[in-house]
Parts: sequence; structure tokens; C-alpha cells
Amino acid sequence: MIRQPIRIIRKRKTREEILELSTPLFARHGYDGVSMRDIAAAVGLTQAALYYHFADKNQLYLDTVAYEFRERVAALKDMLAGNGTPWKRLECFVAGLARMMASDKDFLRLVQWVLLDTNEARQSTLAKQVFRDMFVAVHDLASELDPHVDAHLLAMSIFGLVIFHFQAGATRKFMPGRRPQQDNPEVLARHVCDLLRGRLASADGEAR
Amino acid sequence: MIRQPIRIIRKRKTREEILELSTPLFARHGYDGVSMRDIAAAVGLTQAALYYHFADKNQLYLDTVAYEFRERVAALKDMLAGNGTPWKRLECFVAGLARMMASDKDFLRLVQWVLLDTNEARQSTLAKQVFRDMFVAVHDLASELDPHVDAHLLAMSIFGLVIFHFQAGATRKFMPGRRPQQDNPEVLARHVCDLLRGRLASADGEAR
DNA sequence: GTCTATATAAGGATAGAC
DNA sequence: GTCTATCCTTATATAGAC
Repeated sequence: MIRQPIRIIRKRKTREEILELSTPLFARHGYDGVSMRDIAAAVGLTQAALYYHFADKNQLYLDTVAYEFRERVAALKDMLAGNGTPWKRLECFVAGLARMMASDKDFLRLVQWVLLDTNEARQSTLAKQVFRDMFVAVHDLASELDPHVDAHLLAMSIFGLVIFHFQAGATRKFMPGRRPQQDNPEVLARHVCDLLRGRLASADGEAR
Repeated sequence: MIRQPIRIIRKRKTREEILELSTPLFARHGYDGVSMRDIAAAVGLTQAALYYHFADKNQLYLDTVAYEFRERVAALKDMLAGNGTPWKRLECFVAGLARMMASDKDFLRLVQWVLLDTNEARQSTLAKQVFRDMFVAVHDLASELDPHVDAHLLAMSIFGLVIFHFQAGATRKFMPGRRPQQDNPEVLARHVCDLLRGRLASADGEAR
């Protein structure tokens, strides 16, 4: 039991260090925008050493994304697990997702890279391995919220309302009506939940 | 008047042909994923010829995006211009945006590339030149729809509800509850408008 | 496990002929 | 306006020493 050789621990350590240090690079510049040299320099190794740990660049990228998603997806699923009313759980999830997207820019950007990826193998691998579980949970919540609405569309809308806001973060700077507090995830979460609960235009005279 | 030399017409033609043929390449693979050689091959020129028309790759990309956005943004602004009630104009815009995103994948993807771009010069240029006008129009509509809601957030939400749906198009294939008709822009537009008008969960017993 | 060295291809960009 | 030819840099990946 204590015989576990140190070598293996070391190996794991280097491997994970590579994954962690390549995350911000891939998040910022995408697959084509990052070279093995860039990663080697960030880790403090030579390029050749990377090939000891990963078969090729594609595998390194795939493992980086999966590694980065694993714990975050688990955290998001936890937020959905509670046993309050569906609306309470929705509020909890929306707030959590907003907090995560606000604080973890790398994760947000990796999500976007995955959505844009045209490499079918990479995309289907990541979609099934990383998005599916989370989507299922929100999908189920959506059908609890309103059994008469298309749960698939509603789940997508919930993600879209939160994620797109942060996706557009950099360009929002140039748009009118921008106020600093809109970057506060609590403010966005309240806006999204109000919108989903139909509080929009409730003071409005139009036929609804 | 007839003296306009043919040479100039030709020049414009080639230039625009380059822009049009590089659009699907940049849309699919992004700035770093496309080489000048790729573009030259698509147009049927040699690489060197491209440098007669554009100073460098960056300029070619910038011009491609601007060219591609110009007419589409104009079309979207037209959709907002009518003089019906705010809700009617919203419906018209949402349907139009959904149709455009469904039919013009290149445009959809270029939007995503611009949002992801970390080159500040490129991003601020495109944000101001291309997104701002359109956002202003939706922002104004949003404050008409509900003067009590943060119009900036609401405008962003309207874009997010439509755009994110199509952004996630490729990964949605692997998600539960997926039905072909969800790809129909009319179906999505109705879903989004219903959601914005607060028809969600109207049959629900929860406190609202 | 990591290094040096290198093979081999692909990238952006320019010079000068036509 | 477009070509050929070429320069120089950067890229992925491997071989073999340590």
C-alpha cells in the first residue's frame, strides 16, 4: 500500500500541471492560436517533453478541456440537486451559473470554443462527455417548471440567457445603457429569473 | 460618365470576390485557422496576388467581416423600423433574427468569432462598426417594451435567446428532447416571444 | 522524464518579371 | 493585376542521448 512509487505521483503532477497551464492559453486563443511551443514555455519544459505525456496536440487539447470541465460541471449539477420548489432550484442554478461565468473566464471561453469547433470528432466527444449531463438536469427542471412548454427549448433558453450575457462581455463595453453593476452576477441572475417568471412588462398596458 | 475605365470595375470585382470566398473559410475556421494559401486557393489566385488587394492578413479578415456584416445589419435594422406596437416590432425582429441565423451559418459563426476575439483593436473596431447600431435599436425597443426594466440587460437577453440557440446547434444534436421542428426559426421565434411576454408557467400553481 | 537536435511542412510576406 | 520564386519564421512531431 505504501509501495506506490513516487514516480507515478510525479508523473501525474507534471501531467496535471501541463493541463492547468495550457487552460488559459487555449481559453484565450483557441486550438489553432496556441502552439506546442507556447505551452512548453508556459510550463517550463521543452516542446519534446509534452509528447511524453500526450500523443499529440489534439489529445492535449481534448484532455485540457475535459479536465477543466469535470469539476465545474459537477458543481453545476450540485446546484440543481436541492429539494426546494422548482423555481427555487432554478434561482439557485441561475445564480450559480452566473457566478461561475463571471469568475471563471477561462471556463466561459472554453465553452465557446467547443461550440465553435468544426472538428466533428472533438465536438461530439465533448458534447456527450461534458455538456450532456448538465443539460439533462436543466432539461428535467425545465419540464417541472412548466410541463406545457418545450423543455428542450426552455433549457436552452436558460443557458443562453446567462451565458450569452458573459460571452458578449467584451463588446458590451461599447453598447449604450451599460452600467458596472450589470457585471455583478447577482444582478444578472435576478434579471434572468424575473424574465423567466414573466415579470417583464407586467406593468404594461398591452394585451398579453 | 462612360469614361469610367473597365480596370476599376475589374479591381472591385476581384476584391469583392476575395471577400466573398474568404467568408466561409473564416466563418468555419476562424482567423488562425485559415492561411493566405487557403484563401488564394479558394479564389483561384496565388498567394502573392492577395497582397495587391489587402495590406496583410489582418486587414483581409477585418474587411471580410465588415463586408459580410454590412448588409445583414442593415436588414436587421429594417426589421425594427416598423411603426406597430413595441410587441409587434419585437416579434418581427425576433422572427427575422431567427430566420437569418438559421439560414446564414457563416454570419452566425462570424458573430461568434468576433465575440471571442482577444485582439482588442479588432474587437473594438468591429463592435463599434458593426454591433453598436443594431444594439442601439434593440435597446430602444427594450425600453419601450418595459420602461421599468434595465433596457441594456433586456436587449442583451433578446439577442442571447435567439443567438445562443443557434450557437449550440451542433451540440444540441446530442441533447434530450431534441425535435427537428426546433430548428425551424418560426418555432424558436414563437418560443422566445412567449417567454418574453411572460406566458411561461402561466398555468403553474406556484407563487409568482 | 526531460533534454538537444533535427526532419519536414506550413505559415506570412516581399521582389521583380510580365 | 497576377505570376514565379524565394526569404524567413514558425509549426508539429520524432530520434536518440542522458
